[in-house]
Amino acid sequence: MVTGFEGGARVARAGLTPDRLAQTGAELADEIGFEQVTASALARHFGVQVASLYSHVRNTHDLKVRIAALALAEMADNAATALAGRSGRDALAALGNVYRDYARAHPGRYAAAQIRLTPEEAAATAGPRHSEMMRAVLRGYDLSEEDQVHAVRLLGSIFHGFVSLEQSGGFDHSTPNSETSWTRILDSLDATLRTWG
Amino acid sequence: MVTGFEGGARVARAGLTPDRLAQTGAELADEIGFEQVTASALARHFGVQVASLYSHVRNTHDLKVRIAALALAEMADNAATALAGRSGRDALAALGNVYRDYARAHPGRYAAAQIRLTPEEAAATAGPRHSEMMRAVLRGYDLSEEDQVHAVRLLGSIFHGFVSLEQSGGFDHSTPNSETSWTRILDSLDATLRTWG
DNA sequence: TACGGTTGCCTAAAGGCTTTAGGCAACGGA
DNA sequence: TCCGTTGCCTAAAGCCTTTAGGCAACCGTA
Repeated sequence: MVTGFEGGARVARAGLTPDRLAQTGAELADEIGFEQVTASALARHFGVQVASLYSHVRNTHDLKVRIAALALAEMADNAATALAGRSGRDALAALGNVYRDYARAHPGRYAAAQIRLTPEEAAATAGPRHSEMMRAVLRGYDLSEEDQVHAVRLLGSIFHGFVSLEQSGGFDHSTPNSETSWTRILDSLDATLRTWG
Repeated sequence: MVTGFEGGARVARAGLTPDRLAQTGAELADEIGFEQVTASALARHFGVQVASLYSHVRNTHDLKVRIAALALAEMADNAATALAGRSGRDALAALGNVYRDYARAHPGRYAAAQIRLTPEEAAATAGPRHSEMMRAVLRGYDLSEEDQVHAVRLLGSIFHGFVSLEQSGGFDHSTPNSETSWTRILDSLDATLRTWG
């Protein structure tokens, strides 16, 4: 829950910083949807004038990029924790579940993580850590250097594709439930990677 | 290319209809990006006042849904053509290529097709045709009724996931190129489906 | 403790987008 | 030719973004 006037009396300084804007923006995104996170909405929640935000972020795109970076970093942290001590199918499922669980717990942040970043912006985020994590999972399978690239792309496609289709309600009105499909898909992905050569 | 003043002299009626708005909106989306397709931009291209559009669409969301429906219908038509006379891996690749090619030729329309629709909106579009097409592809493989559901979800996830990651530039700065991965992924998907049981 | 520079949030203002209400004129059928 | 309908218009209100400039709170220093 995002509470307004976090700093106390409204005459005192609100204590805005780029990071606090991103953090509160992320919470707001989960509550009202990433699209609805505007400078106006954010200022309202801090109890400050809209123009004040522009001392801390360049513009609304800058704000959105910061929220995306925050989400990517959180997911990477979760992934690092989840992968510790796991390998093979176990690691595969753990990594996939990180994205899937994060999207369900933080739909607004997950949506933020999908915005298109420039190569420079992307390099400054946790994006590279995600690639490393996928490669770490693939170490449990016997793949050539080139096959690892293809496999990283396959993993990325399936994880991102499944989560975003599930998120958009595409799997809702049919049986069996998406949980079953998810397990089934992880199984077949594991089998594919074991016999990739 | 979207040309303004399509109806001739500006005093004459522009001949707006919901369909023409969606069509021109789709072209505009490919040129300037789906996010930038606003009632204002559209009115500018028709050489009419913004308020005039509201006689034909309820609001901007309605406009966007119509553009999405147009894109989904075009993709479904392309898929129907591409699948004619094909089966097995051939049909699988043909269907995947429909989405991939469409996203490259019409990035704005493809983005439009990703917006979240309510179940009623979705049912009124070509969405169901896409499911049918995937099931048609799967007829070339020996799957139980339930496995077909999982397989449709796997296909959807991979196609949508790969295309949208490729679209967002995620595969750019690494070798080998994404084309190679695409072929490789279609191969492994084909193998997975053949031995699904 | 008093001072002065820096920083943070303010007011003001311009410009763009969305949506509603009401009006006039062009169009098409009788 | 006339008249009802339809289509695009003007007007207006409300919200959002962004820039410019100002005052006061804050912090380090003397």
